[in-house]
Amino acid sequence: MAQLSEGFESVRLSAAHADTWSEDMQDQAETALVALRRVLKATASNVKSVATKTGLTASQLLVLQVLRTQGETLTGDLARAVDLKQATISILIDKLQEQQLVVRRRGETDRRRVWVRLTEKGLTALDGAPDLLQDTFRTRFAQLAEWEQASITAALLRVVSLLNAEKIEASPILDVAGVNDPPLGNGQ
Amino acid sequence: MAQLSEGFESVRLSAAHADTWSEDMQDQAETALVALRRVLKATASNVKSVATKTGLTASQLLVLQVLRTQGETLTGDLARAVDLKQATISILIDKLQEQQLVVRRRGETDRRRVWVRLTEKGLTALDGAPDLLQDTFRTRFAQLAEWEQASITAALLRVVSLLNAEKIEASPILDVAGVNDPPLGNGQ
DNA sequence: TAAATTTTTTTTGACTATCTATATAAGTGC
DNA sequence: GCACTTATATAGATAGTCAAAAAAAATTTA
Repeated sequence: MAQLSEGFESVRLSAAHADTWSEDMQDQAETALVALRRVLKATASNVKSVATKTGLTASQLLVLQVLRTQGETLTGDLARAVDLKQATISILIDKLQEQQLVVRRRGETDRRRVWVRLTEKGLTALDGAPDLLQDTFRTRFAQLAEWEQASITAALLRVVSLLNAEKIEASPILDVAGVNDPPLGNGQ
Repeated sequence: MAQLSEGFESVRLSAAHADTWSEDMQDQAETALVALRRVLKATASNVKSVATKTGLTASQLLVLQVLRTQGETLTGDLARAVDLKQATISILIDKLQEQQLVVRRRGETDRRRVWVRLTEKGLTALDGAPDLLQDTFRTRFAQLAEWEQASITAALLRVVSLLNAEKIEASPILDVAGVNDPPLGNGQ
């Protein structure tokens, strides 16, 4: 999939202009955008490398990660969580099921619904796919002075608020849990 | 494509845990990762919306943006810049050329090489694809106090250095220009 | 209860992006 | 000229995605 996830290509090469622009008010914004751009690049290439390393595609990996975080999940909620259509998820789950990384289970009270959950094999596959980027980030972040951690966190949150404007506010991955039926356990 | 370009899915829902974890050293890192995650989500969905808005795919848009930034570029350098194989770029350029958004031109001293550049139509297509995310970012960033701009920029640069570790350091988009032949003008 | 409607998932068919491997063409060194 | 390398293009295969339709079950309405 690999959708590329770039969004800041049109940033001017502020580094090249730095000497002439140094005092320009806009310079700061451009520098920030270039930095953002690099963050994006780093994460995108990280996703790619983890994906090829595990033999999974990025979407598949994404779905597995959501399942690990949320436990058993409805296919529809999965689709929302990773921003794909249900048709796509359905096929994607087929593939994952063929590899026995997940299992489907029909809902009992409502037999239209289909719950998906990780298998042991799926869990180990995920463990075998350490997210290097995330790990290095955590490791290095932990080594910073506390005030710097705080300042970076604050800045990132600020950036989120700058970006979010009208858009987004969906961010379903972080708040899908507990939508309808008991998501964990064997209930419903 | 959709390649989704996420990289931080496995982040725990630190918001949900915040009350119990508040003093935990790791909490800060998790919060930072969640924030990063949201930045990624925002930019990814932005790319998608801009792409569908213009009828171009994300990769195509990306290539056009690189061309706008760098001027005439070799197909191989394009491939490196957007992290696709040459074969893929070749086909991608075919499509863009069909729509008359770019033109190919054979190198004159080295006739193996193929230069690609934006047409007028390509340029207007790009102008018609305003990057809302980037614009809102710039606008809102500009409204911040100067000290805050500085602190955000510094934090972002710090994040880049945290992420970059061994990896990356390629970041070709920002330094491909002027590799071999005169990239601009009609030289060689 | 029967019929119509809605919800949830799957299937189907088409299209596109991407990759690997191979081919073509042009340059370089001997 | 010959082997080798470099730059791009083509071919074939795989996979991801979507829209539309089908299927199955629940809900509403009459």
